Amino acid sequence: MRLLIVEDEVKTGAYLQQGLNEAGFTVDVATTGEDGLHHAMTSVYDLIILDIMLPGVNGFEILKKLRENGHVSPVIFLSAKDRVEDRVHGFELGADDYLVKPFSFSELLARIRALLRRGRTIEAHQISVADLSVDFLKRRVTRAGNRIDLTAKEFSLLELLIRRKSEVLPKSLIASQVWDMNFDSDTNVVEVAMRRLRSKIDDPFETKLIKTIRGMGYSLEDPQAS
Amino acid sequence: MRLLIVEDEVKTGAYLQQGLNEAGFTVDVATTGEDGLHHAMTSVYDLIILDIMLPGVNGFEILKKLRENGHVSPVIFLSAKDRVEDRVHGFELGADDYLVKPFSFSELLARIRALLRRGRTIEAHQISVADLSVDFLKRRVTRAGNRIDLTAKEFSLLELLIRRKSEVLPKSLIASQVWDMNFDSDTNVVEVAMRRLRSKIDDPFETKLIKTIRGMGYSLEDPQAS
DNA sequence: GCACAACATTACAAATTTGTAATGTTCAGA
DNA sequence: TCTGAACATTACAAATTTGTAATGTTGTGC
Repeated sequence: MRLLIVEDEVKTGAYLQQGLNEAGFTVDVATTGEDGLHHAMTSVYDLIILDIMLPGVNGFEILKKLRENGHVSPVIFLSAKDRVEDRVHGFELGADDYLVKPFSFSELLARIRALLRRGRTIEAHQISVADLSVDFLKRRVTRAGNRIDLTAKEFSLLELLIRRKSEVLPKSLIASQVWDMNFDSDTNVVEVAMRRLRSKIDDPFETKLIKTIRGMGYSLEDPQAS
Repeated sequence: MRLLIVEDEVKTGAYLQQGLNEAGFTVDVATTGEDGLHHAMTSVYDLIILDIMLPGVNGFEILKKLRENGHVSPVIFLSAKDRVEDRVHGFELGADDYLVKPFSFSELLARIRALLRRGRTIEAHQISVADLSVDFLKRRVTRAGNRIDLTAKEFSLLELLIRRKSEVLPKSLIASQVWDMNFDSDTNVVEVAMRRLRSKIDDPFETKLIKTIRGMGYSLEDPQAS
């Protein structure tokens, strides 16, 4: 689970990051509104924690921009502002929770878990690996924010890879799943299809997500992952 | 939207019921744990508000029983207990929010809306009309149990028709949605595409689902519908 | 460092999808 | 019932997708 924290007080940010890391989350921290917005727009997070008062773009504005651009990740506001109107305003913009500082870490954690738990019951029609994201409902693929058009075969190949991410998938399995044919080793459809997929989702980018495991198969994985 | 409130203080319950009614919700109120549990188990609510301290079965126990029986409606706890441990306990049982009394009605309303909003983003990934069924996740179409293969354009045309079933869609709208082009009346792509779609989903069957409304557009509808 | 297998890459051709255009049919109003 | 506009249908060709095959590259065991 990947979280983004946007918090200008470096100490608080580091404290939250450490605690959430220990709880098993992967956490990015941004210290300015601009930076936070940029992270949130270009990567995919399972949940975003926003301080409201920030230098530059404030938390409310970040959330507004995100929702306008179709980002649906749950958002928790953190704020010293404890007036009811502020909270209501936050919810109206599309927040999922609002915690008033000072708060207890265990309550934040409990609220994060509650939101992620509910998120998971929403059938996973969207799966992400690093900055690559596949939406099966819209049948849309993006990487680092860029929309990518895939053909039918390319899409089903990517679907197989991402639904079983970080597993090594033998070519015979890929052939049977994507082409439903009994793997007949004197064809190289799988290699060719892989090439075409790579040319779209990996070649134009710095980090490559599709790995070849010689003699074993292929695997889609986040090179960052622990 | 149907809500259930379980609250033993009659005054508080009535006050909440009235406010939520005015906000457009249908609200049932139960004043004991047993009664609340019974309601929650036998009816379907979009959201449940539980007081924790109740005569008989308390709020924690109600939630526990509900989740054990597979009920997934969002739950908000209301409580005078403001210790962090109580809140964390509530979330651990599967609550979605926890408000400490006294709270402001507008905040409760904002939190209710936040939870319901998220629930609604569970987009329907399967839509049916008569014996035709479209699964957007699997991208699979069946009619009368028979699987039907559609091309990309055919699928997006059908998607538009079925998502707006029983509406009459002008050709100009179809052109702009499926081809995103400004409708240029000296093309007949829409007619041709409609033909191709009909040849697959209507021609082989007795009842036709795609209607032509001369001069107006096309519409997908259940001929049985009231 | 050589040889061979495993994989990558490219080029090409078959198959499919998609749009255009020509022709046929139907329906509503004169 | 005649006529023209709206729609249906068919045929064709351009564009795209997909698989095959040939050639190039890389990595591992000897």
